[in-house]
Amino acid sequence: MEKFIEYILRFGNLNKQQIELITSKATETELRKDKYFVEAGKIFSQVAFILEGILRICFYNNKGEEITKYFGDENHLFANPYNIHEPMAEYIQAVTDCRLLVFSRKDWDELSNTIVGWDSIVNKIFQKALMEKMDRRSALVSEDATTRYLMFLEKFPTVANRVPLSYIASYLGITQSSLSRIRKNIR
Amino acid sequence: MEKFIEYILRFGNLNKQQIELITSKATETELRKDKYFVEAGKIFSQVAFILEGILRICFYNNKGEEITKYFGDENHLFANPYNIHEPMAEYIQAVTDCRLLVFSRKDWDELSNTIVGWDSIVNKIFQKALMEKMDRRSALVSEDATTRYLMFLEKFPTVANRVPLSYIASYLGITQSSLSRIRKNIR
DNA sequence: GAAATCATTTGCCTTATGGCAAAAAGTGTT
DNA sequence: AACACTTTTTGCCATAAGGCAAATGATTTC
Repeated sequence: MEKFIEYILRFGNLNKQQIELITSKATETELRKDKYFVEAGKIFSQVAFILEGILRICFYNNKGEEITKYFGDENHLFANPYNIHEPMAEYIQAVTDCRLLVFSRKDWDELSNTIVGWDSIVNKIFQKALMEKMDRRSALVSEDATTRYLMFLEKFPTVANRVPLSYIASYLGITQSSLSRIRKNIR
Repeated sequence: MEKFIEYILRFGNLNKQQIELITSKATETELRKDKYFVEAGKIFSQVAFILEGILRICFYNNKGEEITKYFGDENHLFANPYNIHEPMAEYIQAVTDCRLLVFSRKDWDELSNTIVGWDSIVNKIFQKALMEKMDRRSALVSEDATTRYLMFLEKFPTVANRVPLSYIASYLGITQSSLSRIRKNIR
């Protein structure tokens, strides 16, 4: 829990009272490996912070292939900041056992109405995360598969050995066997 | 200018007075083809709305190749919502002659302090744009070059015939000659 | 701890895309 | 219209990555 507060405070200041309010709204839950936190077609209105474990966002393309869009590991915030009322097009799945800090939409909105500056903090967090994801993705496009994998390793050092190959391969836009060969060549 | 107001109003309501205030802060400028709106290494603190023309965001990778990260055409808002004080890592360049509506950072912040709900509107706009870009990029990764080009055409129908081939190729992560061949095969 | 299940590696061959350079087409200038 | 200049197309060949299937290795289940 302190992890979460620490994270939040990197984006703005809060007093003790405010921190207590936030803490009181959070519920800690477990999510077992392979379980979905959110499923496509359903509404995703909660907000979750990963205390431990790895989540991924994935979807199916028109050939029915499962594509991993992004990984999130410890100390990352997952939410659907706008489009709250639209069903998700993607799945959010635990790729390892996870411990999550979850806020209901109602509580989250209450924080927004009670704590001055909360919205600004939250917006900064989401904006920053999105920018980063965007940058990663763009950088991947112009490189060959080996370089893409190396870049992935740099960005997600903790993820590489904890998730199935196929997830990483689809994230990088290569086949599982290609990735296996690339891994071998790297060492 | 009405274009801009119309665009803004899609994300929230504003009264006449507020609209007038916004309008009074905007400066219309021209940017000739190939000119940079922002250069890497400099601070980008303004906010620009494209009334006419096409901009692109591009950067150089470690091989010195120029990569187009994104295109923006008419009715799109360009800004650097956070990281206002950090120098840009990218260039923003006019790929056709452009007419832009520009706000200084000072005026933009003033709007934020004067108009209740302005921040919320602006955040929605940026968030939505970033999500969309992210989705495009992710979708591109798992497809072959031809499909990527077709997806590009769907997303940026107005861009395809107005910008150099090399820009599109680097956006798609393929070489110019490959793109040329792909185009031939499509018709 | 053997069987069953699932994930990864590997082999063989095909195919898409890249690299390089020349030709062709397009654009602007005088 | 002729020139220079830029952008796009094309040819030829090299190579990275894909497709498929079998083999190996790892994990779970009874």
